[in-house]
Amino acid sequence: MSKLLDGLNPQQLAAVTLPHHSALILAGAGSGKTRVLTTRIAWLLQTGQISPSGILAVTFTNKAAKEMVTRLTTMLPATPHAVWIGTFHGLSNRLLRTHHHEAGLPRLFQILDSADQLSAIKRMLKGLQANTEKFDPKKVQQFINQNKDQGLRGEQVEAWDTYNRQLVEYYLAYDAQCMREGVVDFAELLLRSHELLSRNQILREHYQQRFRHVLIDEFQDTNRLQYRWLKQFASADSALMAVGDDDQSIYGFRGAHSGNMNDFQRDYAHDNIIRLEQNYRSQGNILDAANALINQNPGRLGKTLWTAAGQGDALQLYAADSDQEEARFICTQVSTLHKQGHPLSDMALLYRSNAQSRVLEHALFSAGMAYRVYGGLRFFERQEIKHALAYLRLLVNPDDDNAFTRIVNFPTRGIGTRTLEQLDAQARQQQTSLWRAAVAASTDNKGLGRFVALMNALQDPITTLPLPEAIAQVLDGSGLSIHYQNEKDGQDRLDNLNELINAASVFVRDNDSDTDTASGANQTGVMADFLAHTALEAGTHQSGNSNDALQLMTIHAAKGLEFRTVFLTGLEQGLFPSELSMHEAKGVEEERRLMYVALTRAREHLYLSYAHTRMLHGQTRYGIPSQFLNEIPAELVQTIQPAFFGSTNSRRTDERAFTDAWDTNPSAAYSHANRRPQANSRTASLGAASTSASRSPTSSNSPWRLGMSARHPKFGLGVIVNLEGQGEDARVQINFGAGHGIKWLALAYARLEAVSHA
DNA sequence: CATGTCTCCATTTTT
DNA sequence: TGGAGACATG
Repeated sequence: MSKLLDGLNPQQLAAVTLPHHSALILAGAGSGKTRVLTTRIAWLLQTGQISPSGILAVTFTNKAAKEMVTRLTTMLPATPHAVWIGTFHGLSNRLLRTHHHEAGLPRLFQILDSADQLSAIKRMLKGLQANTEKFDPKKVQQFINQNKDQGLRGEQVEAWDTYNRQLVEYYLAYDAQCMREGVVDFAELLLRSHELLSRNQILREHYQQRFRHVLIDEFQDTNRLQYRWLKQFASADSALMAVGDDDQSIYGFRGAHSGNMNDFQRDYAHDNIIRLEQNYRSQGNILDAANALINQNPGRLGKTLWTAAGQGDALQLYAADSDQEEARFICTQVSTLHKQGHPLSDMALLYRSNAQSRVLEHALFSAGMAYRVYGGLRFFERQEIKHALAYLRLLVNPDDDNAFTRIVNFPTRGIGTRTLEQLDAQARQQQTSLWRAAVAASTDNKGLGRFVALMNALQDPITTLPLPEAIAQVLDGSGLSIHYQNEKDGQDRLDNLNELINAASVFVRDNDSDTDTASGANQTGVMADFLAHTALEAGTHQSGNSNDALQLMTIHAAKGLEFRTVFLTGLEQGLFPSELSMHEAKGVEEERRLMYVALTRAREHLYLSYAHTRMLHGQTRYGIPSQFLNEIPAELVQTIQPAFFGSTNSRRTDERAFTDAWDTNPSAAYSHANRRPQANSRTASLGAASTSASRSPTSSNSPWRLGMSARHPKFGLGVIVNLEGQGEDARVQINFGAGHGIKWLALAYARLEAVSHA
């Protein structure tokens, strides 16, 4: 047992061995948060304070949940199976499966992922002949989810105008449709479990007596419903441990309410707040920069990271002429570090928005550097997988109209839009599902008849064969396998379908002892559980080959990760902080937290860069450095002088190769990059090539040029981003940064002072 | 029904 | 710029 506590610092130790109290753990970046959480659980179990079934541990992501299980396994003699560890959604699913009857759900209810939900909403809107110009399906989806995340049912939503009243109507119609079809969306999983426990006293008391310890990870990311959900599981004498960091709250845009931390303090923790401020990740200068930056935010719970390690290197700042030049600089640095023995996989390029990856990829490809981009489709979201799953879903639950619509004519079997429109009308009229309507129409309609016969034939394997075999039968019987065999670029998809069978085998192996979660002992129950699993755990973003490759991702995606070296790119006002955030209340504060997250990803080396010109939305934009750069103390930063980065036009062949490879298959472009020899003799040209074409107000001899810096007596320093008109009418558009934004000024009146661009 | 053409649009994202 | 979705054509 002493071993368990070895090496914990005093604050960590205090948190791990806390008496039976509720507490708020303010866990800074890199402060050993997961370690505390898992050691706490192990401690409670080993000291016999609680039996495994008395513990509930909740996370946001499957990754975090798995990580906890893995670590617990190493700390304890045996994996305690009875501990409930999982995501909000996974645990809700488990609860609702167990009590589906009380929750008013069919035994084999299925889960809609976001894309499924959107198509369900589109169908609903179509059925009600909604004006989709006015009621954009995505907006309707947002409306529904936002309300569910607040814990509000359609009936409870207050709507003051006709537009919102209509949205509420759609919300109600959508929920009714989901119930008819026996499906629930992500938000519904939580809302319905919450309602189940809040209305059912017997169940609530059962769980409250059971869970004497409730632990929550990443508490700053919880929304209001999630907090209420948690409260349902805790009785007056349960101990809640909420672990989080208000400074790393970067998901406000999707409903996260970091104010939950303050509420938690009031509701449970009172004075039990433990700060984990010792950082085991980054060197001093990096932490000093992060601390100074985040100090600009008002209303923090407050925390200052420190390290026992040294100060380390200064932060490196690079001001590039253009986005391309920025990318080339990074390539050169990466290459240099790599040659010095720094693994590529321990370096990351971070950016604010996905679109920025393209220039970077371009340069990396040209340089023959191995890299990997996070983002994009995940395994269970791929088209062919979605098709296959739709067959399985429909076989398990014939009322799933989403699934029906997806596959009734895929692969094509001569069922046209007319037939489907008629079928839809039939189903609507008779208040039944498309499948039942199709069965009724199958004697008269040849196409539908064949489809119905096919599905009936597949019913048998589903109920009798083990999961992987059943899926194999469906892939063959449905014609999906043959379809992709005949498709010219179908091999990848075919491979994925085989991978699906594989995933099913793994699922069966991992779950065979797990009778607790099963929807039923029979094969159909196993299938239903597998389908729920595919929705709840869509798989990793394409990681592919695990070669040593440079990591590219958004800052959001980097949260929770760390790298020896981090390149933080595109630090321009309007890009980061993003233009849009600057119009939102507290928008810049969230961006600043994002910046804080970005800085604290780095262990040893942190490169910051921005570009004076950048191609954005097909236009060259002129930017000024991000305000965040000014918020980092200058003495921590070393400026790298631009020099000697290759000429722009010597790389046509490589760019061509990149584009070709990209066009055929982006992932092939990466592997191509992986295989490429480190070529590219870099012809050094003195002075970086300036790509910015100068433009001035038409046919005037005005001294003002695009990209020029100017000082205004009131607005301060800015950059000219646009010019128009001439003579008396000449106007310039200037970006003055966060304080004053972008303004049009008449040259005849504005007292502008040119600032030389040293 | 598959494919080409046009138009519009443009943070961040897990479950 | 470049991708997605709507629409038209063979």
